[in-house]
Amino acid sequence: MPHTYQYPRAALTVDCVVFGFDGSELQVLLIRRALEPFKDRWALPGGFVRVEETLDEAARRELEEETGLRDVFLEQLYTFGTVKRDPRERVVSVAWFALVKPSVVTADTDAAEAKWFSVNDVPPLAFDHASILATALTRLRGKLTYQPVGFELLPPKFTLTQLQRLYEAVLGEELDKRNFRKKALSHDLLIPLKEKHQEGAHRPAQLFRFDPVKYERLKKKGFLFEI
Amino acid sequence: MPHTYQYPRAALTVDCVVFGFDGSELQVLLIRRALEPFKDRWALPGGFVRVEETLDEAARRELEEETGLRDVFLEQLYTFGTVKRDPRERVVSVAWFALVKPSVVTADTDAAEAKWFSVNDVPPLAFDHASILATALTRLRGKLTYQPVGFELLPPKFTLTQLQRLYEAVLGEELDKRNFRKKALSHDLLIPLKEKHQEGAHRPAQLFRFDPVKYERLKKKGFLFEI
DNA sequence: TTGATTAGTGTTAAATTTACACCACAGATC
DNA sequence: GATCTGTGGTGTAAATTTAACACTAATCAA
Repeated sequence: MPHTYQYPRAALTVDCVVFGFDGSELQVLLIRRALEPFKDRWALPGGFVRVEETLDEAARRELEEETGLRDVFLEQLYTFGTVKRDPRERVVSVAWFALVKPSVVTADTDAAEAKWFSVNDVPPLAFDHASILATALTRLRGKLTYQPVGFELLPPKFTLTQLQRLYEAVLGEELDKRNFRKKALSHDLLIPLKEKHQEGAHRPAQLFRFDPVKYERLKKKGFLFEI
Repeated sequence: MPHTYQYPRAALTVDCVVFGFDGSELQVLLIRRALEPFKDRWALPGGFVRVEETLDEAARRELEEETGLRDVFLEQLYTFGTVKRDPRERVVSVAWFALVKPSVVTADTDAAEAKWFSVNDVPPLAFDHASILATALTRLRGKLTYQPVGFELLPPKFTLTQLQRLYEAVLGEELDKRNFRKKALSHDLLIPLKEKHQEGAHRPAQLFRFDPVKYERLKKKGFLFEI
């Protein structure tokens, strides 16, 4: 059923930059395009916005359709609107960035043509997706130092070393262990568990979870989580 | 000439939150709507994106058409896409925020139905523009503390007291004069002029301009300007 | 000359940040 | 069971940054 307007209209899409963390490197989830243009190239998951859904609904729907991921941390990134960014016609894309935990990382995604790449080693991307990814990386780095978004990338139970590795992977620099632990604990956001994490022939590590009440409160009212 | 598509498409608009500073209060530029919906209500300047122009071109064009302003500092803010935000049909709006200097503030704008309002005293706004304005204010406050965007709101020559008043107006809190001056000068971005600013029956104030070279360099590479 | 008003300036204490090295505990190996 | 290997876990001192605070200077008006 065709739809007619007085003036030409841009098509509206969403694209999602999905970050994950494998314990040592920051990763991004890409899908292989099945159709032209850029057939067989890797691209960010995304697609057209339907006229009866909001932008974040569109982002979540596309994410689930193309990667099986749902209930992820999602935040609007930037809207890309150069005229020729899609060779077919004028397409404006609202980009989002998502953070997912390892538990959900391994699920589902093998089925479709979706794959995790280290952000330090991404293949050539379709459209202007390299530029969207770069924007997302900058944003994530900025966010990390003043909001505790890092937890969105970790499993529910984690060690302080895992948390530090994550910060180091995102920021791209080494951090001092003692200072990091002092700061991480000073926010009164980490709850030590009774359990320990045993792995390898060495002292087991204390497991933590983050306090969901304080976490949500902070996430809302604009807070600081400086490392 | 009608345009036909296979699926319905949202209309795409831009809206601009234009901030100014009158020496004591932070102001926002609004226009009175001449047409339905929300006829005679105050609204953010903005309008439809043409299919052959980029988003920031659209924002600059609409800004000039509706307010006479050009060559302003403009930065993308957020894209608003709830389904019913426009009663007529689905409209997605890319919001921008602009900072303008006083020189340009008084020009032109009287002609159209455009008017400056203190951000502390805005009339009821059309559409979801109140929410867009709130988002812009939050962003401006955040930006101010780590980027020297304040200068975009000041005349080319300004006194340290004017700069401080601006920071106080935006942040909504009083700042210590000596500490403020120390920090402002420490960035090596302010150049003292030979001239002084004489106004009223008191000691004249040193005029400064900011160093455009350092300013541009900082503006690009993501810098800190903490107060 | 005095009063009113804004411009301009330094120091000290407190808080924060940075740099830095060793022992603890587990499994593996001999 | 002694020792080795590898990660977990801890405290202190110096340097830097931030915060608090009060008086003199210069101009015009009365």
